[in-house]
Amino acid sequence: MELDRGALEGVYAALLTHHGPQGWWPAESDFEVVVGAVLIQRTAWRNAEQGLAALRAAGLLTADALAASSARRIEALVRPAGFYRQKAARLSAVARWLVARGGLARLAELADDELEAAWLALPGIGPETAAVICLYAFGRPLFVVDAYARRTFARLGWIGGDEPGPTLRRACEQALDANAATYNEYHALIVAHAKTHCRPTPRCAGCPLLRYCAHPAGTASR
DNA sequence: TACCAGGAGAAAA
DNA sequence: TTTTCTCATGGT
Repeated sequence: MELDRGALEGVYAALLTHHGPQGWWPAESDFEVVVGAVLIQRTAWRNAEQGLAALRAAGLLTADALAASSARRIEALVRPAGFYRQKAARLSAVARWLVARGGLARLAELADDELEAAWLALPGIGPETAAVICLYAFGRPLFVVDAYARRTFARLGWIGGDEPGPTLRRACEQALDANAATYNEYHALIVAHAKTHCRPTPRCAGCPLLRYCAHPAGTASR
């Protein structure tokens, strides 16, 4: 599949004008980005944030502290984020792996592909989570394709919506320059936009992306 | 009560 | 290879 460079750049500009810079990722450290990327899996940010706040209050937002903590304790703290047993196990595994690997700084020595592959090899770290970590914690140019991006592009009529994530990501990265700062802002803007516009209604009145919509008169499906 | 919200992995078809 | 199911909470 192929995406139009001009349209992608136009949507980016329109979103930036409309919503302003988002300053993502909302975290106080790179390790917190990693933890947040796991906690956000299949839940709303509000719930993930509660888990993050609990871990912070418990002093567990460092790899060393989290690796040394018991699974039970982590489970109790991240419970508001849902799937708490899975997420606690994943966070524990990630923390222990990071300690063994010498921390985030040592991982930063890896090339983009190696870094992504390293994260993907971990249990519970799939394509989206790995992309978020590589982009927001390491500043690597990986375009994040998540449910919001898929929905946004589908509503614009650019894609069907059921394309495999890697296919959609490749299309975005082929159409855009490999620029981590742009990818960072683009994903954040898509999330901001999806939360304020283009809800599942017949028409997206006032939507800044109307001119890029392939549907007649801005009518959007889904 | 039912559905939805920024996934991933295992099992089944 | 693709589809289905499971994991769980909180808000609407």
